[in-house]
Amino acid sequence: MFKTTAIPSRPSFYLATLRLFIRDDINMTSEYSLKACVICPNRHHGFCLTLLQTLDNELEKHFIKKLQLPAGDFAFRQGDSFHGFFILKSGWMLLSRLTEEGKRQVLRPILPGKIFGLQPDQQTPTFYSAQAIQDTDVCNISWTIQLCTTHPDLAMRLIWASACDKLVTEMYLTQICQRSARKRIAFMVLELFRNLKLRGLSKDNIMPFPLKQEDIADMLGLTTIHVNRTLHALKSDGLFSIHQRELTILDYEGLCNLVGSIDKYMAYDYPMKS
Amino acid sequence: MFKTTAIPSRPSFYLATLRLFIRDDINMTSEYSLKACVICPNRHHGFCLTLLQTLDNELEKHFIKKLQLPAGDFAFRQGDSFHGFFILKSGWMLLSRLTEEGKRQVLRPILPGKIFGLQPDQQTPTFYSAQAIQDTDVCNISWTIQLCTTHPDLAMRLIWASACDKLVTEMYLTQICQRSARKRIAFMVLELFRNLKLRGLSKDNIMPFPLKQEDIADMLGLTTIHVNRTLHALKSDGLFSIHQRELTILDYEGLCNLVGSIDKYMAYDYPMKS
DNA sequence: TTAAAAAATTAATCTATATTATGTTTTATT
DNA sequence: AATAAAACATAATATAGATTAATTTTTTAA
Repeated sequence: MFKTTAIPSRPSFYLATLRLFIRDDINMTSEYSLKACVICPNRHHGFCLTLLQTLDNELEKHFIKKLQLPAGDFAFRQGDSFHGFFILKSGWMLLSRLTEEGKRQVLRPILPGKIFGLQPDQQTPTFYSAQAIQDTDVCNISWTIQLCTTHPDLAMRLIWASACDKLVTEMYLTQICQRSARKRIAFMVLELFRNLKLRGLSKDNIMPFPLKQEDIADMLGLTTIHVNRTLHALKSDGLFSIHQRELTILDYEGLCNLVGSIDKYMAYDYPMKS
Repeated sequence: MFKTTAIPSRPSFYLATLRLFIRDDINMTSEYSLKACVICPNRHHGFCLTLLQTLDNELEKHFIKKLQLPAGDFAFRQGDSFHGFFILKSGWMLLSRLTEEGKRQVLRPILPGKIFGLQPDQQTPTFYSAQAIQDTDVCNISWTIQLCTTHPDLAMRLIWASACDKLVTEMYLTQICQRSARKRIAFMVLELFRNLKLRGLSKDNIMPFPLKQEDIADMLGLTTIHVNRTLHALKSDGLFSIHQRELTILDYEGLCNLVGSIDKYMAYDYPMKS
């Protein structure tokens, strides 16, 4: 059975059921339904921005479902099949894949407002799992070919959102191939910080940081032990501190120097002008 | 100035001009124009398949341009701005990014039939360069939001193609984070072999292999020296041999054992059923 | 046809990170 | 409050792959 409160450090995959907690109340009337997007904190960015601009009752009523996932639960598991995609409304999720050797590769954390799990059809099994590492709210979009015709703006935005995600992966790939543990971690912290700031989810130099050391290790191609050592070193050097799942940046300059000039690519959600 | 025949091992980026060799003859009449796709060897796979199915004169006349790039030339360089995307018709290209430290990260090789360089607008600069490592034929597609409405199948296919590319990157990321040089190279060889076979570009166990050892190193996060050593070991173990830019697989079983079960994800162009 | 440049090869040494092992602290459960 | 389980921390040792430094072979240009 699933654990719903504790997050298992090594998610077991024997149970591939898709457990979605559907909040029926939100879909009761179309007035209220529309309101959900109109008051959503993610409405200013990325796909959600375009969604809000082109939103109509029909779309929200039939193609958008709201779900709640408690920490530790999976939106889907590696190998599951479904159609469409998800948008994270609030909380953090982790995309990861279990390898045959039983190791876990964390592909990336998902922050509020981001799309994940895009599947083209009902047959194709997913390559990775999506697990909530906090209590989360999730929107499920049933994307159909029909929507390309009726909402071309959304289609364009989806194409672009997918390209942006690829870009992040390519950035991390580059960091992992070419840089030391110290620089990889510094990059990750700055990259997350910038994207949280963009969404108003960090105050001053403090950001939520629910990642375990093991998550960081599995994400950056390091061992937990080396992450621990390196985090300790970075803290000793006064670059940042971590307390109770919150990270405080103490030396932003220093972090930037470690990472190198942070170009516009880092906030990978930059607007699409068409 | 560009070198047009030799491939510079460290591409210089001071010249960011987009030099495209437009073959005017192909676009002279719409009959001939249509024929280009109808007789293209890539028409059976991926985006090109859908393109052929939904092709009309208007589309091919105004939105598709054919280009030729000699070995060593760039389709575009890191930082260039343009709109739309490319499809490689024949030859090999390499997507790579120069880092601030002057190192090169090869993101992936592009095989015939694959999409690359998708850009959402005229303003966004590209994250990486695309360089021909053989003489190539390239198609340039001017993708517009209008095409989403008129050709929704193409839009869906574009969304899916983008997702497939992301998947490949994620697979390589996983390999790089978790496996030895030996296994990384074995994976790369099998992955390329499978995709070439899919397109009928390998005969029996022989495949074209224009990658330099330096390319492999920059792609898999290794040094040229270590790639050389590891290639030597793999050849000594009778797994494959390389002669004159051709790779012969001598022990397919052995290669698969190194890489582990090769699931369907490996041929990342799998059909989209909608 | 030769000179020059690029690519491939080999060897010796070094180091960042992995492994193995164990202990401590925090968080969750009863 | 007691117990169990995660998560975090520290130290000693081992190693895959990096670095440095040549040399040889192949390819390209003149």
